Amino acid sequence: MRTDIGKPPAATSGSSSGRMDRVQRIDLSVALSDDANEDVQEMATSDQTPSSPVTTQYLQLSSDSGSKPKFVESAPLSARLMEDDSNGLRLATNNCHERSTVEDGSPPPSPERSTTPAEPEIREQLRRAQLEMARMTEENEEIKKMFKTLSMEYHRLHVNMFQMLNAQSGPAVTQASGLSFQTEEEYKRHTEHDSRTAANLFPISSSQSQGSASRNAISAFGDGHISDEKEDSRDAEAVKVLPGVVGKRSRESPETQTPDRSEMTRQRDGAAPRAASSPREAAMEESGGSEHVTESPPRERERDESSSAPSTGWPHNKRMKTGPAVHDPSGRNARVSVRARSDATTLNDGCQWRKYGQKMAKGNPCPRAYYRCTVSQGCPVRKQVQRCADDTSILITTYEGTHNHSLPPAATAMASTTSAAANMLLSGSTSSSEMVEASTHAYNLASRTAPIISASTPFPTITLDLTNNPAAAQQMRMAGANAFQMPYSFTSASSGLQMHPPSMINPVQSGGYYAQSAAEQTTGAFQVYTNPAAGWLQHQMQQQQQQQQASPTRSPQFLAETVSAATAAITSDPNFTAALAAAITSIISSQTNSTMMGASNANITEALRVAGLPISSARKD
DNA sequence: CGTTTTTGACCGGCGC
DNA sequence: GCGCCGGTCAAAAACG
Ligand SMILES: [Zn+2]
Repeated sequence: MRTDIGKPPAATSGSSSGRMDRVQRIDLSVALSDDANEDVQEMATSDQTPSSPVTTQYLQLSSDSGSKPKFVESAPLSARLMEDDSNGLRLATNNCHERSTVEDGSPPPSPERSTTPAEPEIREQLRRAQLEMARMTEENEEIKKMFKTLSMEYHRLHVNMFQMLNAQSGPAVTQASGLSFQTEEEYKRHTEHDSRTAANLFPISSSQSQGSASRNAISAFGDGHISDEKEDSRDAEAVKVLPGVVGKRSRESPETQTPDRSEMTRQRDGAAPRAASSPREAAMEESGGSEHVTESPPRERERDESSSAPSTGWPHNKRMKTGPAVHDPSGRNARVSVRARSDATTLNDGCQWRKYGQKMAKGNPCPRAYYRCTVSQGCPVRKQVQRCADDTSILITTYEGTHNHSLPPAATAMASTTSAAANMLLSGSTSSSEMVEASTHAYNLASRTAPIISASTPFPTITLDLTNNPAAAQQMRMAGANAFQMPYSFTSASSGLQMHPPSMINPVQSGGYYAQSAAEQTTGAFQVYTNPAAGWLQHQMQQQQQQQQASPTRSPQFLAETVSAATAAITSDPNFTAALAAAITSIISSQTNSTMMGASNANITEALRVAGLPISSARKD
């Protein structure tokens, strides 16, 4: 049976066959609407919590400044600068040290009025030029300042982060080293990546497809997605109606069912709390693993021969589990799972996948499908897809590993998102024990209900929840849950959180993360509800949020969360530097070409971007 | 004809 | 050691 899974097996028609995934363009332009902008500001103000050691920074674009700041150092600005855009770049940092130094070296030349009344015209021009120049200079200074501030902040954040981590986990050694290591590698990789992304970004502008606004959002996901849905729709509908049941459609022999059934028959809770698996060590390789990946003989492996050591294709993918305590080079330790609503059999993340297995999961009527990335032959990345038992409309996709190749633009969003999440998790989780405890605690709060996958998760797992969905979310939900319709929240049990000033986070959050982290519990699993990739976000947001139209209040929180999330991500993201640079650059650029997106969007976008959440790259081939 | 999907068989870790 | 289990393989079928 093709997929009794909750979804429409849709038989092979259309969607099932592989390629649907193709690249889709992602559009970020959508991002947030204007209100968002407001929110941001609000948030910024409110957030400023001096008390927290952590500093958060927001990049903000405001229209007040009028001219665009150029990053030019001392270059003489040509007078021609027009104020193309109305966005100014403003940076708010809460609590940094007293100021970032401002040394700019060049004193802002105040606009001096020329005294030569000679030729009025010339004089006028001159005067104007001077004024502009002055202005520019000022701006430049400001920017410089800002930059500096940012840099400092960044530094500080890093430091803080480490401290915290250390404190948390006593022996920070590994971690530190690990991190730095990652940083470098990642840095390199990302640098390219980023630039690439940025490039894609700009061009996007709003144009893109002619689709309606809503469409744009969707595009993020990829048209494919849509199409998929459509295709599946027929089946999907049926399924929806009777999630559990599902007639066996399409081919497939009757017997098949039998075996499966037997397997699944008993779902036992599968709880199997493995108290302490603390595979944390492996942490570092996770991301690093990507590189190692190198790859070897991908395919040919006879299981016979290798028998004992299935090294083969992917470098020992075996699990690390408690046993060997080895970190396996494959980088299979961390997992990132994404929950999203989707009718499609699998969500379209822009990558190409080949299904290599399907199994009935224990506590779930829906089978779990295993996919492997086929973009590159040796790519170690795998993902497993399963529908949530409670709510069949939710698709849980778990990614594992890092791509060893460049990704199509459409896929970058997801990939980087997951990778960022993984990094975060790893870096944070290093201090296993405490984390575990915390999570455990939370667990109670969170309660469960969610059968979700793996009650027994041997690996550290991060869950990004893109559903605003109540049901599942509820379980993990956040205490205060003001019910803001945030489709996602990003909390990380790991490092990030702690850094947030309570005020900023507000009750909701704090409760939130605990709970969440708890949810997956078991070992070191964390749940993060979050928003990942922009494309994604948008897609989801729109899809879901749209209907619920926001309440006025949501914004602040919404943003706060977003930002905090971003912050968290940033903190833990080794590539932050690169990202930061990219972000700044992009901001500036965007201003230069006002073509980009609205300021409001930009903020968030950037924030996310910085955080390592790729916003999306749009583009098409 | 090359890919991808389907699926029962296998494997290795665990708990009992 | 046995059975349960999550994962994987790989032969065969289905697609395009
Ligand atoms: Zn790949």
